Amino acid sequence: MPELPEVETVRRGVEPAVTGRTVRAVRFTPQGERLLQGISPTEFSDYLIGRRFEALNRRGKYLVFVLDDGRFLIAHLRMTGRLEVEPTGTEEGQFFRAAITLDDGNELRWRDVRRFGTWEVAGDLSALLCKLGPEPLEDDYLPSVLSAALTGRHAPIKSVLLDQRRVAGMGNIYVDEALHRAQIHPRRPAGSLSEAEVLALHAAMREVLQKGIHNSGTTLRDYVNAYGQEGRNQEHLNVYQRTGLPCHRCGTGVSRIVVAGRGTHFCPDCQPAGDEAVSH
DNA sequence: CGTTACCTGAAA
DNA sequence: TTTCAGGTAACG
Repeated sequence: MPELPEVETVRRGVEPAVTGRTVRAVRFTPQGERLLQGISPTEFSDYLIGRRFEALNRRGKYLVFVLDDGRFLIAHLRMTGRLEVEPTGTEEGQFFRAAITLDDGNELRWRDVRRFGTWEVAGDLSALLCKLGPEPLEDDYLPSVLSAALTGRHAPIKSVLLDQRRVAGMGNIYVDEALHRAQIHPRRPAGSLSEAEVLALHAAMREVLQKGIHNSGTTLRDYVNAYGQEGRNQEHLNVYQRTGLPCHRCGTGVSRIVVAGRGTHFCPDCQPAGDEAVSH
């Protein structure tokens, strides 16, 4: 569900609610226990109670809570996770899995229909950092960084952009949107992009991500921000989940194919398949 | 590399 | 009933 813009929107909402707050209690529903990685619910609670949150950062699609002992709580929403700030004692609602009660009468509540989400405690971020590529919105993410990630690769450009080790934070929505904006067919071999196309793609990636954040994320079904509000970016999508509808650029019907095992939306006119892409 | 598994619910 | 879903790890 959440990609970089959604996770960043959640982070911005949750950060002021947790910074400086101390954990009073932790609880899991039976179904919620599976979100813990490598630690039992009891161990987790014993560890976290009494800890203070010092900051909330984001790396790729991960939320990184900085704790007052220098350790980190690393959370990932996967497909259907939600993280919301709500007053203790209010209705927990459907798909509630876990809560972290704070010392100000609020708690962090985790809801997750499909239960793919994860929580993990780490002493350092090395394991996380080594599986993630650069942040595409950082100032030092230059076109040359993208270019280096693409050169020599025969894999479809879409597969490379979805690979979190190449660039962190892009997912199915924003990859399709960026490729449409840059007018590049999703099956083009990554290494076949011209210098001009790499430049266009670099700009397009940053533009669609920034626009996503500006619109507080894309809500297709489950995603909401820290206070339960839906995003608005779904009103601004150009190809994603618009199969058969007219391309906002040229009016041609949007096509849907499968690339990297994911539903893929593109405009056959604006994003022509090169010879390489046609032949598998 | 692409495919499958992990889960559950909504929509076709 | 079948298909599809914003992600990622494990598999061949």
